[in-house]
Amino acid sequence: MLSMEMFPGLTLGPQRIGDCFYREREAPVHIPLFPPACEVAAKALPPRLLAPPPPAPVSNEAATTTPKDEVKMELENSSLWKQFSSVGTEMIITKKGRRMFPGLKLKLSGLNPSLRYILLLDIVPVDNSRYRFQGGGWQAVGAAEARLPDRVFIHPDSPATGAHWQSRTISFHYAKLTNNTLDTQGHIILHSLHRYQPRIHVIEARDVLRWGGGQHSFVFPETQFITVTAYQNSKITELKINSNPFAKGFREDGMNSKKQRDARQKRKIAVLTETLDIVNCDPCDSTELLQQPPVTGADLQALALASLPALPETSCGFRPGDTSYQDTLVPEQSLDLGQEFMESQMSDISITLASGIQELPGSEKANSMIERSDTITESAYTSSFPAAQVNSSSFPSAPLPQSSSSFPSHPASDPSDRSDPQPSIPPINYPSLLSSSPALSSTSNTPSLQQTSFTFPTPPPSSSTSPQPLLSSSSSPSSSSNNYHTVPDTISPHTSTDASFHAPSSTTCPSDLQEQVAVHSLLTQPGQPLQAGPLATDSPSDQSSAAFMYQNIAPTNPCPTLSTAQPFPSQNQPPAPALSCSLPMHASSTSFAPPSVPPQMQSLPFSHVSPSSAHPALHLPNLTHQAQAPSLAPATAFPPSSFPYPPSTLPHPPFQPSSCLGVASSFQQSVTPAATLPPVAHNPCTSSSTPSYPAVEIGAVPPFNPAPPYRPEMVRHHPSLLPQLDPSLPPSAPNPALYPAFKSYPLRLCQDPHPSLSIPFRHLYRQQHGHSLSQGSYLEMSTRPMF
DNA sequence: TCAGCTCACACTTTTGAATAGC
DNA sequence: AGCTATTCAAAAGTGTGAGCTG
Repeated sequence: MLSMEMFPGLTLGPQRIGDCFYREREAPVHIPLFPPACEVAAKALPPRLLAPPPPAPVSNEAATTTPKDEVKMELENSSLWKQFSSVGTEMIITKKGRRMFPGLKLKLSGLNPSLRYILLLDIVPVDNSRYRFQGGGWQAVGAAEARLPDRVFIHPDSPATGAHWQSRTISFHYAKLTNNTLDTQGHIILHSLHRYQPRIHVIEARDVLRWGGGQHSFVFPETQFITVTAYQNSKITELKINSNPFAKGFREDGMNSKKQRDARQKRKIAVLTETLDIVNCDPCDSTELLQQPPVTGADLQALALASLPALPETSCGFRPGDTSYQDTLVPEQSLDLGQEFMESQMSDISITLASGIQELPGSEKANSMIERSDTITESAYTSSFPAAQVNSSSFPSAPLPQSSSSFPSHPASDPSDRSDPQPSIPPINYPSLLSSSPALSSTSNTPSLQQTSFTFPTPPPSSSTSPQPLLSSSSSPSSSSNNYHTVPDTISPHTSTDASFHAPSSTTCPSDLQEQVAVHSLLTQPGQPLQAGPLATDSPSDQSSAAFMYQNIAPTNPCPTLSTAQPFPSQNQPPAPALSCSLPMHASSTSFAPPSVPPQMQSLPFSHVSPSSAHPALHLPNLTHQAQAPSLAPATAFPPSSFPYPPSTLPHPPFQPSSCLGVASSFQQSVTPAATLPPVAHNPCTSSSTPSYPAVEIGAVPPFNPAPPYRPEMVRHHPSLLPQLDPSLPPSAPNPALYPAFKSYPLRLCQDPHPSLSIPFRHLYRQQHGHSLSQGSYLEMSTRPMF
């Protein structure tokens, strides 16, 4: 896990402000969580300043290639996401940071159980537009604001073994979003009223310390959202309230519901009136009032309920047409009835909740809370948002292709998901990403696309099994367990064969710096706005919940300088669709013949991304694919989505092959024109988690337009660390002007989005102190491997 | 004037410490 | 003395709505 422990040196800095809280809890004995090299890496110069390491021999790596090639990711709460996306997902962002809801709950498979991996989350703009909620929908109203430094959220469990990641649901719910450009908490900084696409990156821990290590990146089109400071769409609000446990109070039966609030308001008014009366009354009367027994909450509630009918506010109606609301207005139903009353009034949600809880496996208790909410929403959605809304969803109604290849391991299908009639769901608004899905054949279909061999400058052949070159696609037959061989000798120091995590030797530091940067570069892609165009696909139906996986996305940033050198075309133009230098230039440019995005793609509406379609997660074997995406996937008709595609009046930036050393490698070979790509394979087993929307690896789909030099930051959660991580960075609050569009930014490590929680330390602390994990957000402490 | 943002508010959930019981 | 279960308080997460800002 990345944590303060990972960066011992940093912990000693006087600037550390926020870590005191954790330090107290830290285990007395230092438990190396990560190679000291990370610290160095964290302090590393901005990636753009680093020169790409010399390419390493690939031979050994190829031989040691593990099932990594077949890494698959599944969005467990896909149906929930799709419900939101069908309406047009909105995410609140605040200065202090706001969690995402729904959260990203993922299931990983295909990892080498003995190897350690780091999971990263970054959020990249989908396009270059700013949105406004008009006429019940989102409309692009102008150019996006200047890009902010991308930050990457590192899952608190990172690094953990493949067995660890595969044994539980992976949640990124601790990640927080903020619109504070000066944020020092390490939250992901986003612009309000912009559309974003979360991405998840799976990187071998050792890869972080290596240059050009392979990794897998996944994109779930249905997780696209528009950032807001206040909800614009009442449907979204309704969904959030019904789905998020923390908003339970705002439900009709909650104490913070409209009627309750109205009642409170009335009480306040009444109190004020009484006070005035008291003041005006004679002493005797006031005395009586003062002697009255204190009013209990129950009494107040009962009073409030009793008074509701008479309240004019009630008519204003939280939901005028809601019958349930009418029922609740019955004066006799005071809150004293509490449980009974609520049960009677409870919608399917409560029922679902109960059942969901029961169904929760003991091992899943850690995530019960979140999962529960998801479950609730999923099942409740139907009732709350019947066919009408569902139909309105942008999910394509076309039958979901089952990309079983991508997710063979999910036999059981979730009832809720099954209930989630993909077909019935209207085409979602997901723009380009989804649209591309058709082109994105399942890994099985387009193995080559899945993971084109990436001839990055690879690190010197390490003893460990090298992931590179990633030749195999997820569909590769090698996925058999047999492939998971634990070779202690070959495993890098960072990779533990067992759950225990051994601190890597500091000797790796020298190279680590660059390698750390490489990780950053991985994330660099994120910086680039996702453009629907490249991803456009023919059949939206195929895309919906599939994860688009692109491996080896950002192995390194070979040509940092170039990135900066490339001026952003124009403010109006989308962030450089061209492959940025930060991209694996190695693979790049030379192989990219068509610099420009196909016209049809450029015009691809955001809505085109159809979550409804069974759209496997986009699996991008590597960034190079993305670059090619434009040529690969013809932007075709996508079902209308709730996210209106921005009037792509913006000229599509011409594709700019990076001048950096591009190692086209096998990329071209692997890349198949979208037209020729086999249909996206859908996961036959619409498992409970991602049932209806089987994740599909989309090897060749380049959902994101490679923006130039823009690189994401990896930020550590501890604010105090940030300054140290990159002194070269402008104070935390870079003036927007300071961030020229798509300019490269220094690397930052973001560990815990929630400094106070200090997840990593919590684990240690609990382990040390024997505290039970009442509600492990992600994992069960009992089974969690120690690093 | 108004869209968008900030903040306080009330509620709920989560978390951790304290306490009681075995 | 050690462990487990329960209780309690504080912290944190939520949407709402008033007020502020440009």
